[in-house]
Amino acid sequence: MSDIEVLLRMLSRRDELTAEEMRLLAALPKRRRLFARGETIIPSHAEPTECGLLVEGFAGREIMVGDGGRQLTAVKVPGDLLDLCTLLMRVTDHAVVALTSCVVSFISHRELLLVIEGCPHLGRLLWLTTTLDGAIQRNMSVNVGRRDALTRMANLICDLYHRLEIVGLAERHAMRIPLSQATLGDLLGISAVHVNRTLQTLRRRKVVSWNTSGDVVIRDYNRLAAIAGFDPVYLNLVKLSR
Amino acid sequence: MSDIEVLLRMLSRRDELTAEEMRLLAALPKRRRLFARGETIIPSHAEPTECGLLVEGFAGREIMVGDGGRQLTAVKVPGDLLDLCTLLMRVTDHAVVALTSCVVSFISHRELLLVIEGCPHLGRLLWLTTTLDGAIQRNMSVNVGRRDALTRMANLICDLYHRLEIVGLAERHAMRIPLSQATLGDLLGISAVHVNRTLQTLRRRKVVSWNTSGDVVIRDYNRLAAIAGFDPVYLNLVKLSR
DNA sequence: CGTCAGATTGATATTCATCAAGATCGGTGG
DNA sequence: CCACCGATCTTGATGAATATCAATCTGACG
Repeated sequence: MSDIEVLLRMLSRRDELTAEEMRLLAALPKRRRLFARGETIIPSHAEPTECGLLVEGFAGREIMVGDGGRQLTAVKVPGDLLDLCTLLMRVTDHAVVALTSCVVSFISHRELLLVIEGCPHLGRLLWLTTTLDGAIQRNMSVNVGRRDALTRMANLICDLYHRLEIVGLAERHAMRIPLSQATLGDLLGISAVHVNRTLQTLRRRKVVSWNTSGDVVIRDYNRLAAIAGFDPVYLNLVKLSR
Repeated sequence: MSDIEVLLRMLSRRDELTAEEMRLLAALPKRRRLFARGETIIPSHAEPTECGLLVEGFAGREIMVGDGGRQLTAVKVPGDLLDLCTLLMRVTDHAVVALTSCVVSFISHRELLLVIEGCPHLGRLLWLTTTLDGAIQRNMSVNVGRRDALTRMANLICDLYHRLEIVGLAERHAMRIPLSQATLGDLLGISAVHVNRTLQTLRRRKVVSWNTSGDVVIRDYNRLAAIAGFDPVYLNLVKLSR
């Protein structure tokens, strides 16, 4: 898939894009780079001059907590802009790390701002992605807040399924999530051991199958969504009129 | 304090505002309304046509979780826009409720969009508030994710102190936070009983005093920030050049 | 075949929720 | 003025969810 293809899919699911707008986005100069799993894509407390579009792989927002542990506050999937916030906030408050090997396309802030100036509707669309990012983050907060491990896990699976489906990386309730159980623990705020036991429960109940190599199949979506208390409104899958 | 005064303070702490921009914001027609504690300011799954500016009081984003419990994913203080996200996302994914009695000024989306069209820099500034909101949300996620109750509480106190200070509602380490312990529990994802015990620990260690009527004094900021592992970068208190 | 990362399992420790019973306090009506 | 009331804060006791530690198992890969 081309660099821009995933972005266009992600955006056009939320709003109509004109041919001209697609052209403008496609014409943006991009610097493509590969990251190995574990590498830092964007460091914390930095002042980037470009923003990254995740093209392949999974990345995560990482904030270190006091005692050496880390908390991942978000998973990023292909089509997500990794640090659009730096376009407006000078200093990053978190790092973005590669959770699997990743392909990232960088677009300079300057170029991006020029395009927005020439096409305010694109600006609004990018603003919308910031809003969406906030909504996804909120869902994450709820998730780690007051729910038990099983609910958290179910919610994460629902969230990823819908987001991957948008960019064509999930279909018929199947997808690949090649994250280790330790990484899942960092995402859900639970220990790796408990992730393991939680997955076993989901398997035992025949709701989800998730093998060691990361192939995930949702065997009973309705039950999964019920366990998760999942409400997809936050994903804003209803198109906005212009 | 006038309706717009708190908003101007909040914004001008992050970027320069010209006299013209201030005039535009002040000239926006507003519909002022009072809410009693516990009332819903913006319902969930609604399609608002205006956005609320919190002028006085504390509000919270509320998402209900399965078993009747609620999770507050954010506290809003005077100067905060309560639901700017609805300007771009049609349907609200959460409710906003009054945690104390609140004064809210509503501004219609239409008027707001007109102003932005005429003054792109104001649009960027509002976009920045969306970004900022995301950063505050992220800090919240970290907070409820993997930290113990004491750390969560310390973090919330630091967060509120800085945000209240910006709008002139905190100074010399003193502020009023008239939230019940049950409400604090909903914010931190812990039970009300545990909130009580946590506050006692902070009092016993002479880090914070917090009496029943909501007067809070940070007696040892450095120790509090150390307990919290607090890093204020996310509040973006460094002004952006234009 | 050896190695290594990750998954799995069992045993124990900790944190926090829950339940239940006072204590405190501001307000309210007699 | 006083008795009462409801809401909130406080305290103690018990139990459940999850962390932590340690050991073993598995599969990929050189």
